[in-house]
Amino acid sequence: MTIPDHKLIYYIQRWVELNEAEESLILDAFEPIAVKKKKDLLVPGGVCRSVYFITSGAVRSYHVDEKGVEHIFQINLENSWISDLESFFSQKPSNYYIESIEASTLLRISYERLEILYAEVPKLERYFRILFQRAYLNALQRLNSTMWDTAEERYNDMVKENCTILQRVPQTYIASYLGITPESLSRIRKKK
Amino acid sequence: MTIPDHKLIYYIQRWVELNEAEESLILDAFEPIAVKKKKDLLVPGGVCRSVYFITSGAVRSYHVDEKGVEHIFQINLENSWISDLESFFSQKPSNYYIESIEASTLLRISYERLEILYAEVPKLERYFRILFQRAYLNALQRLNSTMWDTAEERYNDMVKENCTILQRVPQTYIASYLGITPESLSRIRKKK
DNA sequence: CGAAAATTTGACATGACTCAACTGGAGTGG
DNA sequence: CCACTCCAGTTGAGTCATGTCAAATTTTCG
Repeated sequence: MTIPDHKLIYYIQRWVELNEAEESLILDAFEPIAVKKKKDLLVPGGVCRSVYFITSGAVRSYHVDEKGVEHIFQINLENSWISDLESFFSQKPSNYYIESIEASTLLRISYERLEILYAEVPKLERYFRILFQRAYLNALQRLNSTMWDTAEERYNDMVKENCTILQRVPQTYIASYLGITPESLSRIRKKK
Repeated sequence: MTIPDHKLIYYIQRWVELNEAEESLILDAFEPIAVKKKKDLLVPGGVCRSVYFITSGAVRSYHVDEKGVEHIFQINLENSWISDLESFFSQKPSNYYIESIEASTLLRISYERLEILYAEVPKLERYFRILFQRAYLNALQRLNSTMWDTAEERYNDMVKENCTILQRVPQTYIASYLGITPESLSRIRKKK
């Protein structure tokens, strides 16, 4: 097996095997873009036109409630996907922001192009089936721990996972992602 | 378009079109079973061998924590799917119970049989891709409201959805599903 | 009918929130 | 290179939603 020349292909190959023709069909369908720090890829009211694969950097999605408080939904680092799937698949206006936390490079694909790509490379249905399956399980995990664990336990779990997120994003973001206030997170950290 | 002779087919057709050959391949792959009320389809330590489509009845999945408290993960009524996907796809032991709440009829398919079926009817990859996509979005919704809404708001939302779940399952289950104690739910209900 | 289970009610405890003040480091401009 | 501002993070005091535990009541169903 040759080393795939592209991270995206590499990550897809984790779940489905691709021949060279399929690889290039996929690569052709994605458009590389680069964004600076703190740039919006999506703002509320806009339709989410793309799904993004993050090749480097960090991106968050969040929404702002009536009181003006940010609620962070996802914080994603390189080699993961980000989008507002609800808006993307319905092609209706989103309620979310998607914003780069760091300067980032991304691969994007539009709704129409993705449907064509599914037809060209049916294996991708399998890939995304598996991807969503895993994302779903992950969301259920997070739901479970939000419901039943204390804020402290959730933070400690995050520390244990040892994800570089903690070093790379402001504490306020982590707090929001965990569903607590920055003050609470600060107190939790002090305990240790 | 003829009326599909089977609920499962009908629900799959909502998302992908099937010809008659595909319909029968699918129907052949599933095994119908019937269970009485309060029967376990899965217990902790066991491997989840099947994915179930509920044709009638109601089923829940839950786990029991160290203190012996039940945490209900899902409550599903007819025309939906239930399983412990984590155990199912890894074929490793589960931590969950899956239990009928009412006498129910189900269609089940094993891991091995499902993989064969995917090969026989590739469109099913698309169907399950869409299904998981929706399940994922749904889980994120639930996560969001668990994090940011009060127990009262969450209960009211559930009432608004007007799902028959509320009439059909004990209040304790609803409370656990919402992530609160039965006492709290009782107090919330009194307010109205 | 009667036992067991589910629900309600009461009294009290607590984790996390709110709001406000304080601290310290990073960046800016004079 | 210092003073100034700004912002993230910390700390403190008081509040509130929800939890805990125990008892009372109602419902369910054999």
